[in-house]
Amino acid sequence: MTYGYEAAERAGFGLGRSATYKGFESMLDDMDKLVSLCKRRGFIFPSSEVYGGINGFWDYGPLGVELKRNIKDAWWQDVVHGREDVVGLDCSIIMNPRVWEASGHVGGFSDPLVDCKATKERYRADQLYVFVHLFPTVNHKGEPTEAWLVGAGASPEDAASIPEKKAAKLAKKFGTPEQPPTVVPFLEVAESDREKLIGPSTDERGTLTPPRSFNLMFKTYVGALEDASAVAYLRPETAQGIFANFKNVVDTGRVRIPFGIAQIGKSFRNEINPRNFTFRSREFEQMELEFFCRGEDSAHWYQYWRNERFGWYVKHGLKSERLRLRDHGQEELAFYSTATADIEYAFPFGVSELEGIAHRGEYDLTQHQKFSGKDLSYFDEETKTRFMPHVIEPSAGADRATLAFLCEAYTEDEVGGELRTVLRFHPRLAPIKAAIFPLVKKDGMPEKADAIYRQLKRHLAVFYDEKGAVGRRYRRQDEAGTPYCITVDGQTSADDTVTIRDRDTCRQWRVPSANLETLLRDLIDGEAQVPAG
RNA sequence: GCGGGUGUAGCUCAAUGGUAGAGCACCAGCCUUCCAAGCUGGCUACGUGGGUUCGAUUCCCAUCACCCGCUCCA
Repeated sequence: MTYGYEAAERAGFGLGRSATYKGFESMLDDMDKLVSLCKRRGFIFPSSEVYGGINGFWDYGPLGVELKRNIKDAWWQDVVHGREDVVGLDCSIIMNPRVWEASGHVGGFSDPLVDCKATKERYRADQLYVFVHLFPTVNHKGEPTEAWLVGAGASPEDAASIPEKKAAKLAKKFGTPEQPPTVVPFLEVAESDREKLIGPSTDERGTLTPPRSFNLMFKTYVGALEDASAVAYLRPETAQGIFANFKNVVDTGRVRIPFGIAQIGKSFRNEINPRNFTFRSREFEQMELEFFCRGEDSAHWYQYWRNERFGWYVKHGLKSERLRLRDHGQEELAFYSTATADIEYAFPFGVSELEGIAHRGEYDLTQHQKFSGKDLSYFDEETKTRFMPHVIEPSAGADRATLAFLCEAYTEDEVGGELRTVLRFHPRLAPIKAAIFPLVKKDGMPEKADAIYRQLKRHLAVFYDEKGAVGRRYRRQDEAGTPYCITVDGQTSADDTVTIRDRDTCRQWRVPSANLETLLRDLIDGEAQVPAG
């Protein structure tokens, strides 16, 4: 099932009215303009660009770092500080390698793996054998009918039983082969013949993937000796650090189920194929929540977080039809999950995932209990019962969210016959909240503007500019996404009022300079509105 | 990973086998009383490494990076 914004609003996804940003339809149809703007204005640069860059890594410039930080802060405020049932955590990036054995991330690390697309079964490629049967019945080319049946096992003998059963069935239709089947190790099958293969768990052809090494973790060595015992990994997700600390957090006694543990931090995946600007990077930042609850309540909490998280993006400006909430089909689910929903955004390069909300059941804690030998079950003091909590995991990408908010904000319009590029960020996310200008560089205006700037700077991200014509300064702030511009003019010396200009409408009105901080806060929080007319 | 394309100033582009030019942007100054005005001056580039050549930004090879399509995303 897929929801757009209108449907979400009808369903009443708890979208706070005053805080909801009335956004605009993005005008971005390809990424080039955005990449160019990001470079020009200092949002995002290629990493180590002076050396030619490095594939899959990006740097955030002065404006970009503010934008991304605001997004992370908004997430932390709404998921941790603003709630009574979630606590934060900050784990190390490198952990005991056993963590990744328990989580399944190092399973088959050194062996290529083969997946069955139809049944989601996974095999070690070196333990698959192909039994090629030639039946007497000929096809239209006069060739014998073939069946390339795959069995799994440590040796051809171990692997034979399933293919034998299938071959016996086929023999009823096509006749009994005169020759015994030819047996070929899977890894020796030519690529062009793979389409013929019938996997051990299916009767369809071509469902087996090529052998793949899932070596997506960055490997390193702890200590000076680079031997096998010193191998460690950069975490490929922040989630496992939360599970590994579950007992610690519970034992501090400050939490009671249902509760969540949240973490924001860098993760690393050695992606085969980084693509689409910052969307798929090898180093990225995650905003993850693991929410622990009783199994019988887990369906409720899954629905709750699924809706809550969708509403979060809407609240911060992704209100267009480009935002989607999509439930995974049964065949699409990861092996550990009983339900998953993706929050997706229609980027210019395609509809892609911003966040996944997964019902992980008791898989993770059970795994870590098994591998660590420590009891990770939860004892409920009220009911005097002990049980393994179930986990709902909303897992968001900070860089992906940043990119989506950038895409959504990008707008071109016409002001006074001139083309204008403007980033219409939600004021809460805008890197700079307000810019302060003297109308002209004389008559004491710079001094007054500078005094206002210094006052506001103590609590808000503000910017001072006195260069060139004021119109140019407005446009420059439009491109940076600054929602408000404050201008000291000739009237200021008479009555101590200044003008404040709204980015989206270019509308201006006069306000007393003494109230600016309160006014800006109210405007950002949606407590005050830009006057009509 | 496969196929195709691109790589010249901060950005968008141009020209050229004899070391490059524009517009915008940026910086300084003058001017300027509300939406990229004007004047003067200034800074800044041939992705990297080889090869061919008297000489390469230009031709060839490799490499790196980015874009598009497929693939992949445990």
